[in-house]
Amino acid sequence: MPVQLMKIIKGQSETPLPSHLQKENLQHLKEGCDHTNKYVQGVVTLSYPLTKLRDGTDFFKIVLQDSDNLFSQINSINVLIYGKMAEDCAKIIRRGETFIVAGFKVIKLPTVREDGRHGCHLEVSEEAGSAIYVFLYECLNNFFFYSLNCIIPFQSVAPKYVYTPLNHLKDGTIVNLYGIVKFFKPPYVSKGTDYCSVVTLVDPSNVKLTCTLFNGNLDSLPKIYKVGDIVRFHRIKIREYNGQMQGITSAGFASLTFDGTVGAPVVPRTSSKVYTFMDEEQKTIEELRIWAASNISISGPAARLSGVQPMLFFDLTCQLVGKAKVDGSSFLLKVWDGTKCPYPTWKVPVEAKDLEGEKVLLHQLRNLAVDILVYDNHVQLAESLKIGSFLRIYSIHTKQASADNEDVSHIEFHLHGGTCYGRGIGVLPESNPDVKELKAFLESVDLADSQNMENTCSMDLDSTFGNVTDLELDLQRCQQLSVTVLTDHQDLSNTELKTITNSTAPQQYRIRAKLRTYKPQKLHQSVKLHCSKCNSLQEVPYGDDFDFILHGSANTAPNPELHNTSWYESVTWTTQDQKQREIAIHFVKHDEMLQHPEDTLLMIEGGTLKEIWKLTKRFKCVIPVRSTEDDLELLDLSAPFLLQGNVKYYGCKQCSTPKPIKNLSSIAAEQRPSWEPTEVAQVLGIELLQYVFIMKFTLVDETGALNAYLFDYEKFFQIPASEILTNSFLQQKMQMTMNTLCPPGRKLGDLPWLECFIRSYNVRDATKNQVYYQIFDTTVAEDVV
DNA sequence: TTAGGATTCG
Repeated sequence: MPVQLMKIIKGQSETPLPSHLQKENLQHLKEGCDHTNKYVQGVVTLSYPLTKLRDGTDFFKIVLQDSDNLFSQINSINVLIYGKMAEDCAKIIRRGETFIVAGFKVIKLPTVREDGRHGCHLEVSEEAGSAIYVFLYECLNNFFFYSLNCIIPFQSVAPKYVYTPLNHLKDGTIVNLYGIVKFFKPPYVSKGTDYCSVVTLVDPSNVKLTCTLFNGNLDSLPKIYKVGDIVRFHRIKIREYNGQMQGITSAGFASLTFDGTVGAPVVPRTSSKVYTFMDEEQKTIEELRIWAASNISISGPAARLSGVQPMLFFDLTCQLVGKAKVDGSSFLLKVWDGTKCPYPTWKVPVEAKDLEGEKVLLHQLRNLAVDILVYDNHVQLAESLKIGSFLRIYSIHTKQASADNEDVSHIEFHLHGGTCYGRGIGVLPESNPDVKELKAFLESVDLADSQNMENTCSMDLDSTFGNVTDLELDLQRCQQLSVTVLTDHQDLSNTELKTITNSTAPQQYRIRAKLRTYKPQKLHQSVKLHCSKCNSLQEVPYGDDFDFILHGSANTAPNPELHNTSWYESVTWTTQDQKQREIAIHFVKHDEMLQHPEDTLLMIEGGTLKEIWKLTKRFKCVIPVRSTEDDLELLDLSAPFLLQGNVKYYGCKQCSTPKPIKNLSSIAAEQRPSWEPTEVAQVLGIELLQYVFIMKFTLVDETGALNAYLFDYEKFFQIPASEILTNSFLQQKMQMTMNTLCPPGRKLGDLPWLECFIRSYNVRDATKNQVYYQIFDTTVAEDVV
């Protein structure tokens, strides 16, 4: 039977392939060579509908990807199937299935392909004596294919488009192109009849192109949300203007926009109902993302209201909760992002009847929402915005000002007229990842708590200790509630700071004080690695160090004798770039079976930082290793010995005594292997370094001041120190917590109280004895986090 | 046609 189905059990085919057949690598396929006893194996990444040729012969085309050489430049080939075989295959073949073909004819293509596909195609038919084997169950290679390419490309049969690199553009032509957004103005109302959007692109030729796009329909302009997004333009007209090439919309202009983040799903944003998008295009996007990652300067973390500073311009992602017409040339938008601006903010006076929005919500959010006044050309767009929609407002200006009846200055938010620097308003869809994150955050905000904050935040009274007015009583009552709570020893009574600094160490105290300042102000600098055995502290290594070690270890080729043991299954391949890097992945088994990727621990040899990062997204744990003569071993301990989720786990160089890798098999044999980092570290002889926050708090009360150290794994902030470096949500949470504990721009009297336990201890060196203080058994109050 | 990147009146 020419088309045969193969059943896979435990990664093995139930019926073996004919023994005379040998596997052929894609790169060895050449027209005119003898491939009689060879077979080609791959995963079907694309299949086209069954069609009939002019002579009535059935015709079926698929694209096969060589899953053993995923990282190579050429790793896929077209297979053209004719006659009865075409009909049979069309019935059973689905993308993702493993496909083997023997008895094929290799035909060289007339032109060189630039899309990563083989320069030849395979022709297959019953008449030619071909045989096809289709695997019914995902085998190991297939499993691996899914792991690295979980994005299924769109399927479509369409004419091929030719895309022009930006350094090959000619005046007066209409072209198709790809580019990475370097600058953009979100669509705005032009002085003519259309919306206008200006977009500057760059591509790997390093040439820039500024495009001016017009359309009467807002939806027909590219949906660009940030610098770094990738666009595909079809039918854009190229003209020379002021000595430079310029793009401008022509009839039939169409665009797709993609998130430019490496690893993000490749989903086009477009208003067109019909568009072409195939696996080559997906590959282009992925390649552009990788180029952009090292060639385009990415902006820092998105600004939040809690992080605004006076006198600057910033982009804000927020939700619209109210709007009002102010006068002919300005319009008010009330927005929030769940965080609190640390400065007093202005309120634009408008008549209640002019304010559109949910009254109850507006009242609840009165301390969190801010007023943004938009001017001139932005008014028309602002008027059309729907309450509740998610916006990104670009280049908002924060202006410091004070009114006659205020002692202290407040912050005003303006969106000035004009479109300089991309100033404008964009509406984000709910599917946008930033909106999803924002929504989740907004839902977590306790509105009752934010209302309690109003007295402490919107007033700025000159309250010195002991000088009490009615208003101040109010304020102090509000501040009686400490922003920290004690987790033990509640029976202890408070001690004044002066008493503590006048006493000998060691002792323990309960204190009530205010946080005047803290270090480091850049919170990410507070994260260190701590060894509980030798008590040493070290900086968290940069990714570059890891990359360097990986490069070094890639020089050691995987030792084939160490592959496929009783407790792991191995896959290897060689990259087809100049380096010919050999990569091996060892999937640790449980009960002689491969686990689901999300439960699987794997070891990798020869991988790059990017490949390892990609694997951690899909698999439970990744351990980078290298081969020795008789076992796998861990890399240098300057590199993480284990990667799990976003966290890199390191071992202490002084205290670790690495043990054989095969000790991992004892965990694999457990009933439900959990692969806890502590357990993995233990069997591998690694002394696990713990992520810890180290901060210096300057605490004051009516009697004096002292510096106390905070040494916290998780308890104080209720944020695991291990996760903060890779989680912007947690960074945000920590910044908000610190803004609550020590609100910027506030006088001492208006700072909140902190209740803490501190212990004093002596540190002696050759010349003197110094007393230090450390905070313990204290946590940030629940309503603060 | 409009805009053709390159911050701020309010």
